[in-house]
Amino acid sequence: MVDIARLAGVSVATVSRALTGSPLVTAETRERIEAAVRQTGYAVNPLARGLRRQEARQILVLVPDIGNPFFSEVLLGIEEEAAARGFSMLVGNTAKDPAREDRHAGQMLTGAVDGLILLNGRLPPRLQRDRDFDGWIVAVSEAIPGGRVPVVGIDNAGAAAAVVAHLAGLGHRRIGHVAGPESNILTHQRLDGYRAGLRAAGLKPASWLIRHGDFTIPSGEAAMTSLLSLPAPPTAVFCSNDEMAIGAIRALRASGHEVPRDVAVAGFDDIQFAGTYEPPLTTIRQPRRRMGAEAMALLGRRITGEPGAGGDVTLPFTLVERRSSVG
Amino acid sequence: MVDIARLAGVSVATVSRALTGSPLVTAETRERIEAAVRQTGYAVNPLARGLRRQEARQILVLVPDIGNPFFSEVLLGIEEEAAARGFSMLVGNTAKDPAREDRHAGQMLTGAVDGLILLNGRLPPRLQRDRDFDGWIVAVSEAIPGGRVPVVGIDNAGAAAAVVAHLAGLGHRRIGHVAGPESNILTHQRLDGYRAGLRAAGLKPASWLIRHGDFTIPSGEAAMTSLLSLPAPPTAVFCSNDEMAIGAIRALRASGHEVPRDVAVAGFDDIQFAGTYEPPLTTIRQPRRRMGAEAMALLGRRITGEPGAGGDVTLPFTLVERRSSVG
DNA sequence: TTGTATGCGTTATCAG
DNA sequence: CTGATAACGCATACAA
Repeated sequence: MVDIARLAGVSVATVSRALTGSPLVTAETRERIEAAVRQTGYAVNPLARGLRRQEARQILVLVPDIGNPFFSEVLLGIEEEAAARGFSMLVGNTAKDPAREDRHAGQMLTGAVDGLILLNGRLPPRLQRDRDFDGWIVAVSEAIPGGRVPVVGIDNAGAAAAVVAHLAGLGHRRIGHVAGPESNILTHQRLDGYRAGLRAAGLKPASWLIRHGDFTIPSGEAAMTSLLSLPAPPTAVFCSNDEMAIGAIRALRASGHEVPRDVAVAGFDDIQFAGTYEPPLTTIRQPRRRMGAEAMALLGRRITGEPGAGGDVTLPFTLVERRSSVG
Repeated sequence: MVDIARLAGVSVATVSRALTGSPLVTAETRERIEAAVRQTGYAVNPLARGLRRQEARQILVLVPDIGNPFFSEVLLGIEEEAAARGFSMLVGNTAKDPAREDRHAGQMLTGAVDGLILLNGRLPPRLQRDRDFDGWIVAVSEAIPGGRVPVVGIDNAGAAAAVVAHLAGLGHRRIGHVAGPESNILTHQRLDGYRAGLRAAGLKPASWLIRHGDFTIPSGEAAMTSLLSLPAPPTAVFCSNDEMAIGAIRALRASGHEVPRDVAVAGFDDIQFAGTYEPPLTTIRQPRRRMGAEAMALLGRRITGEPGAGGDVTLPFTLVERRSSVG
C-alpha cells in the first residue's frame, strides 16, 4: 500500500480511503490511485485489515460429513451466498466428534471467523456454556437443542404427514415407518408427523410398525427385513430419509417382493439418486441449496448488524410422487 | 495476551514464547502462563499472528461443484489432513466460471491463504500468467494443462484399460465407450486407455463405437441411445464415469434391453450409489478420500518447506466387478 | 531466561 | 479533501 501511495503521490491514508470507497476522495485522486493499483496488481491484505477492523470476513460451517450429498448441497448454497456477500467459507468436518467440534469452534473465540453455521445438530460443547456467540450462530435443517440458535429448514412434521397422507390416499392401511436414530431431532419431528398423518387418515399409530435406523442404506435394509418378519407386514413404508428407503427396497427385492406392487416405499430428502433409482423414489424434496443460502443470508445480516435479521426460517417442501409408491 | 502477561506476572514476549513452545522459557514460568491461559480461556489471535508471521495457516480448495459426491469426498480427505496439520480449509465453488476462479484465486495474492488445491482441472486465469505461486498449488484427480502443477490421482489410462480387459475377458468383442467432454484431460486419458485395452485384447478401436457425454446421467442416456441405433450396437459399454453409466443403463432399460444379459455396462469412480444401484455397477474405485489427504499432505510439505516434498503422486485404483457386467 | 522495542499492513482519529 | 499517526495483537531482534 505504501508503494501505491508513492506511485499515486498521496499518503497511505488516502489510498486506504480510496480503496474502501470513502466519499472523502476526489474523483481525480481516486483515479490516480486506481491506476497505480491496476499497474502493480496490488491487493489489500485481509489479515491486516481484519486485525484492524476486528473482523475476518470469514464464516465457518460445521458438518458431520462433508461427503454426504445432503450436506454438500447445502454447502453449495452457503458458499454462493457467502461469496455474494464478500465472505469466505471455512468448512470443518466433525464426524460427530465433540473434540473436533470444539477444536473448530475455537475459531469463533479467536476471531478467525465472524460466524458459524451448524449442520450437525448441536452446539460444540464449549459454545454451550458460552452464550457470547449466540447472535452469530445459525443452524440448517436440524434444530439445535436449547432453542438458542435460529434454524433454517422445512416443516419436517408437516412433510412426514404429507407422505403418510399420500400413502393412505393410495389405499394403504398398514403403513410402517423406518425412523432415524432415537437421539436425532429430525427423527422425532418426522415420527410425530408420521403419527399425525396416520390419525388424520383415520388410522391408528402402532409402535410395532416402527423401526429405527441410522440414516444409512444397511440400516434401512435391516429395518425393512425386520418389518417383513411381522405376522402382518406393512403394505407401505415411509422412511425418514432416502438412503434408508433405498435400503428398504433392497431388502424387499432380496426377499422376492416387488415395489410398489407388494409394498410401497417413500423416502425423504430427494437426494440426487432418488429420481434415478429403480424404481424412482417417492420422497420429500428439501430445497437444500436454498436452505444454505438463506442460512448464510441470515447470518450475514446478523454479522453486519442489519435491522431485520430475523429468526427461524421455514422453507417450503415438495412431495415428489414417483414409481416407488404409485407404480 | 497482555492480560495473560499481567496475570502470570511476566511480559507479553514471554507469554508469546511460552505459547509458541519456545525452549527459552522456564518450566515454572511456562506453568504459570498456562494456568493463566486456562483460567481466562485465552486463545491466540490468528490474524495478528498471521500478519506478523506472514502466513495464514489456511488453504483454499477450488471445486467446480461442491455438491458433486466425487468432489465432496475428496474434500473430506483434504479437510482431515489439513486439520491434522493445523490448517483450515476454505472452499470455493467455481462452477467452471473463470471469473469466480479468479475472484477466489485472489486469496493467494493477498496472502489470505498459504496454498491452493485445484479440483477443477485448470489454473484460474490470473494464476496462469503469474508463476510466483507455482510452488503452492496442487491438483487432485485431474491434471492441469501446462504441467506446472503436481497432481495427485490414479493412472486413468491404466484403469480404463483394466475395465476393457475385464469386458473383453467376458467375451465381448464390440465394446463401446461413452467418453467425457472433449476438452477434459481425464476424457483423453481414459479414451487412450480404452483404445490401448482394446488393442491389448486383440480388438480394433473403432471411432463409431465412441460417444461423448458431459459426465451427467442424461448425457449418458443420450449417448447410449445413440449407440443403440447402430446397425451393430456394442455388447458392452465402458463409461467414463458412474453417472453416465447409470444413464446408459436407464437408456438400455427404456429400450427393453437387460443389463448385463444384452449389454454389459461399466463405469468409473465407484461413487456412493454405484454399489447400490440396480444392477450394481462394475466400476473403477478411486481412493478419493486418500487422494484428498495426499494432496493436502503434499501441499503442507511444500508450504512448510519440508525437504522431500515431491511431485506427482499416483495412487492405486481397484477394478470392482459387479452385476452390471458379470451378471 | 526474560524484558523492551519494533514492525507486520490497515484503518480510523484528529489536525490541517 | 488530505496527511500524520496511533493502534489492532502478536513475534522477534536485541538488550539485559
